[in-house]
Amino acid sequence: MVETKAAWKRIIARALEGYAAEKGVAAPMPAADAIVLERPPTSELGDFGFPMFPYAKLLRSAPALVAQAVARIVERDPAAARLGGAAAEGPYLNVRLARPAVVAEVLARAGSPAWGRGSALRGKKVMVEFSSPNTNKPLHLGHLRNNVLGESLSRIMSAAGAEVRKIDHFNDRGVHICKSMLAYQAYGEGRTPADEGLKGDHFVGKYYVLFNKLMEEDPKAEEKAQELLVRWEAGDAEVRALWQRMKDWVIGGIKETYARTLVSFDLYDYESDTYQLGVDSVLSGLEKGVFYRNEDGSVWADFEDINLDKKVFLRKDGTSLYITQDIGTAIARHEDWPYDRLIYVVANEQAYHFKILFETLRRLGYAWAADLHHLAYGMVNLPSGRMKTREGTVVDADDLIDELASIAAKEIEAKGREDAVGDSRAVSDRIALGALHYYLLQTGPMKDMLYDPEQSLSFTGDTGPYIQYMGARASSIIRKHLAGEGNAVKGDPDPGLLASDADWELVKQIAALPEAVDSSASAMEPSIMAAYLHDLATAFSAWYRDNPVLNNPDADLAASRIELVKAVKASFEAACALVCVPFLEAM
RNA sequence: GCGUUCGUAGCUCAGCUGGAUAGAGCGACGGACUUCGAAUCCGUAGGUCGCAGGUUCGACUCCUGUCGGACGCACCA
Repeated sequence: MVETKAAWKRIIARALEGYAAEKGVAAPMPAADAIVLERPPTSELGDFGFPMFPYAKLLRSAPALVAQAVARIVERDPAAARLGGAAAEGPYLNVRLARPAVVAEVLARAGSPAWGRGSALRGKKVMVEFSSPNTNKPLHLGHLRNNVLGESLSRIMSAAGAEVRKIDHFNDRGVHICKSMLAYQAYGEGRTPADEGLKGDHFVGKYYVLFNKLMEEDPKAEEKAQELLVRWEAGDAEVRALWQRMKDWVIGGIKETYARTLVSFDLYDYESDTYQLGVDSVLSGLEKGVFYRNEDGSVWADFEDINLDKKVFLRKDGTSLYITQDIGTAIARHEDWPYDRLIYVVANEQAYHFKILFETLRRLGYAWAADLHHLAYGMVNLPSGRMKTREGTVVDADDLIDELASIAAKEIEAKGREDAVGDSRAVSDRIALGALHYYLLQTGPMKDMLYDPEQSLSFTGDTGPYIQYMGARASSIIRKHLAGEGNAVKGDPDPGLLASDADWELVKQIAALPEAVDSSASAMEPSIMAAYLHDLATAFSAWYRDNPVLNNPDADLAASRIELVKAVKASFEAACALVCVPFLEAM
């Protein structure tokens, strides 16, 4: 379809030049790739159209007249005749494609294993950092948005041809980590997650919350946490051992959640290993005049020229800060694996931090600073207000998925689908993930979003389960056909038979997949894939309502439609994978 | 004060590089299961796209201003 569109642009460009020659207009006509192509409001008008407004002035002629002239010239173009036909419609030139050829091509492509791949990022190396949790508590709803954005974006970019490396950066040091350690020392009595029957991350998270109790009982608790941090930094063996043990518990638990939610990484790194990186870069930047030293010894940079404030890069005692570490890791990562782009999936409240970070790297002379990108995403709000750990309104990731899965299980039971579904528990889990991920990716990342538990638990409407249901219906038809049911087994498929408007609409929707992948990857917007899936699902549901497949009296037509359903299924599978919505054969 | 960002139907959100009547879902109302699975489908009602200017043949889309909301501007991460 991409090639077809490009071919039509060339045809239109040629026709415009032809018309210019006829009229004796000397002004240069636009090049083929500058021709604007758009989709008509209704498909009756054509498969795509070209507005003639931009060329009217150049040609000193009314848009409608240009359209008529171009239509006349295109009619004599043999390349155009092969691809379909064009007609003037007011100021627009609308194209109708030659259907049989396109149908045959789309069905063939959708049948190949490479279906669903784009080309926008071919040859690019993209690094994506996401999730990056603290190692003192389990993941919450906000992480789920982060994770699905990062994972989905990685998959989409990979599908668009990029080589993608996914990185998780554990924030495993700092005073907040020491707080959970201190509370564990006070109340833990040496127990392990297994003793309490808890996942490791929930276990440690419990003690992090208990630190509040400790503060009430011990007014020096905050101070003690600081002292613990000092001992940690000094490498105190006892402190390090406890730290390592609790950290392993948390990371073990978090990795379970990753596995359950289809998230994976190519590389894990740890703040405890990297937090001193960047000090040397700052010191050498100091010599180059990128930074300056204050009287007290601290190192600063001034960003007033870009309307930002001054910023500290090294404390007066020479130790590093968050920003210092990020400078170091960005440089180290680029040395290790020279990327064309590094995307940080981090909440939008960090936007200021990343502006400073990128600007600093630019000033340090790294040309690749221009390839760094902060994919900011908004807050997940609850109807009752912003979620905060301290207020206890936080939605735990594991609990949420459990709850969704149990609703799905009840739904399966209520519909009497246990036998048809097979492993009811596994399917419930996959429906839960479909519901959650689709919900989170539907909205563009920048917006704060409202998470309405009731709505996300409802499986009707424009939801993940709706997408999964349509995929399951397509699967069901194919399954029955393979089992020997219906008229199609006796017929021979012929793409030429798929000539109705309904068939055509569905074929076009299938064909749009690679373009959706490319634009989703280029815009770094997984929501484009979610929208594609919704369009595919509604197109398919409208189609199969009116077009019997298995019990079609015409055997050849039935066989041809089976091919179309296969292409639909392949498109669902490919697109669902990109938005982390599990594809289901039955539900 | 400065910076980022959002403001589209009662609610939650789409709207691709500006282009032909602004779209979904939920909710409301009315229909469709002896028909390949009704977690579905069809129809009706509902919007001066926050407001005011500007650019353009054409603006929900770009620019300026303004109002309203969110977030940020630590020797915390």
